[in-house]
Amino acid sequence: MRRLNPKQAEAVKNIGNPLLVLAGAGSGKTSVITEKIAYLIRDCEYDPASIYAVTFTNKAAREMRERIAKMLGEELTTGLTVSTFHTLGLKIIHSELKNLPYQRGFTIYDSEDSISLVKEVLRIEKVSPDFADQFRWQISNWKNAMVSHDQALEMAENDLQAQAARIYKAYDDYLKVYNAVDFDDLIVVPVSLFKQKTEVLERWQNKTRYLLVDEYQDTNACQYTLVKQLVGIRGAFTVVGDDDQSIYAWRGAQPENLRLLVSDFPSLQVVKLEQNYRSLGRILKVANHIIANNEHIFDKKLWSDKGYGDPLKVVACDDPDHEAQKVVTEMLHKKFIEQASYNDFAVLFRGNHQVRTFEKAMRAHRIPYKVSGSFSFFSLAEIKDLMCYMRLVVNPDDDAAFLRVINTPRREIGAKTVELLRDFANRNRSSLHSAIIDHDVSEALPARSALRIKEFAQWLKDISMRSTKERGDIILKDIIRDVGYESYLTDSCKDIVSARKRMENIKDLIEWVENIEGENGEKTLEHQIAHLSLLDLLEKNEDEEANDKVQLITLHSSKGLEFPHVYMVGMEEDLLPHKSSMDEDGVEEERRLAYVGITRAQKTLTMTFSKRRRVGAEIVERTPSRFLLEMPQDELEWEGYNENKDPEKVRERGKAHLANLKNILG
DNA sequence: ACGCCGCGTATTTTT
DNA sequence: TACGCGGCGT
Repeated sequence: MRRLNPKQAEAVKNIGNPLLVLAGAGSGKTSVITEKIAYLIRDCEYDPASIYAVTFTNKAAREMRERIAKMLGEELTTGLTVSTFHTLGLKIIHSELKNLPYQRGFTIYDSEDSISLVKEVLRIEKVSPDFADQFRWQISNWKNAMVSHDQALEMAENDLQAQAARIYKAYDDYLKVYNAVDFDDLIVVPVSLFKQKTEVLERWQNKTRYLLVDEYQDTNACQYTLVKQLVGIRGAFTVVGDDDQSIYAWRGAQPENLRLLVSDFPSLQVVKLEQNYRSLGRILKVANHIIANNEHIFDKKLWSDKGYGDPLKVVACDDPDHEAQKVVTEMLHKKFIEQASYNDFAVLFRGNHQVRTFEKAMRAHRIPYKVSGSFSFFSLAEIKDLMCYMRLVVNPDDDAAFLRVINTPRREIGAKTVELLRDFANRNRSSLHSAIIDHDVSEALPARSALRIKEFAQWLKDISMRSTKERGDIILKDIIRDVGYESYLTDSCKDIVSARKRMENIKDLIEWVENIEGENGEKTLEHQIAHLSLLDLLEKNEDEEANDKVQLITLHSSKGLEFPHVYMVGMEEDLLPHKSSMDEDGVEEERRLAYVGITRAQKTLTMTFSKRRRVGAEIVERTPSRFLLEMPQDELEWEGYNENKDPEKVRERGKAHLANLKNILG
């Protein structure tokens, strides 16, 4: 507690009111949350099991839990909940299963599964699958905004919207048939349960003596409702957030939840954390300056007692290759001068496609680099296959899983057979598996196919039965053996090396399954698979510390990170701010994105842009980002750009180019 | 069942 | 330029 500054200490000790902590970038918000939890348990003698701390990512939850465990020791933290919103939702659903229309072993559909389900609905409704992504997006929006099927239908203003509403309902009906929930449902289902059953809500309210929410500006309407429900009128909670770092409105986050807090809880107190422990003064000055162009609910100004630092560099380049070249040479120079290591550097960009150019340049100079966020363990084909097998064993009605594995490894069940089976199941309004088990499938299929299908269904039924008693990792090993997955790998992989690699991945998966434990130490597959679906097995060998690498990362995923030396690249109009977010609200979010980027830097910040860039097929002249021109020019050092930097002029030039382009294209 | 070709399209990402 | 997807041919 002694390490906290007065504001932080105030935020920790204030437990009598609903509390909003406005935590600027680098102001030590994680310390506040962890110290507060420790304070509640150690000094106020709260039962750890009555404290709930909610984050958005597994990583944040993990780090928080570790820090608290270090502070208090294992005994004092048993029962404490530090989890993501979704894991908390899952926990509620699990323990209230008897009040819900789901069976044990229900499946959690990830975004890919959701898309395929939407496609399936479209197929049945005879709508072109081209719009599956848009329908999926719309459904997700409706769920996050808590719009019911009926409301969606009522609100529809044209045929397309009405159609979307019907697909929304059909989609949810199918989820029920498959005994499955999607990611959004993990929040939606508890919220609607709490709405319907007051006694259940009260039970949870009594359990929840204190609630803490991290990254509050990223909550959507549904998540905020869950928060309100859990804290009830007692309002024993702390939310921590920063409206200036709200960069996820495009996926449903509602930064206005900050404002709503004031009206929903009149006794709300606000503590601002404005002292920044990360960056040198000049960087903060530029950051403050640029974000001041946005509308604000609460004013906030970061300050630091560290030194002032060098002017920020702005480098104009000819094209992206030149840009990458510039960054690389500048970086190597700096590394030498400052005796820095590679992991002191990060390159931040707006869109993933920008990364290629930089990868190329890094490789050419033999600079070790890491592209973060690009690798997902769950996207590996072999992991997906086995995940689907496990899902299917636990929940045979999971058609998405069924379809994935029915012919993997090959069982001579081809597309035609599957097609017939799907139609048959549709006619019976049942899942694929129950169509085979509960109905006479041989009337719809040729004898040979029917036999194959029945064999598979029978195997599935048997192993399903065993899975309720047996440990999950044993079931998984049995699956691998029964279906002959290993020989399938060695047969289907070109070389033995990649087959081995895949087997290694599978071993890792088995290990993960072994290590997941249910509430009472249960290790049934049913519990393990549910948690596994929400886990991020992103960084497989996290503590394998051969990690001196330059980070190449998007602005979005850089949030929460910090680096001594930061390069923000592609600082051009139409890229940052991105051209598809040019309506007024959109530009504000883009500005916050720039703000997030700037505030990642501890010591130096270099910003680059290309004067020319290929967009689609055409090579387009580019102008520097308006954000560069909004910055206090005294703090910047421009290189390679002598044109007029008056914002009006630059914007005009941009428009002229655009008009020119339109002329050329006719 | 599989592979090839041509077409259309092109932010950001977590659970 | 690149990738993903649907259609078509083997």
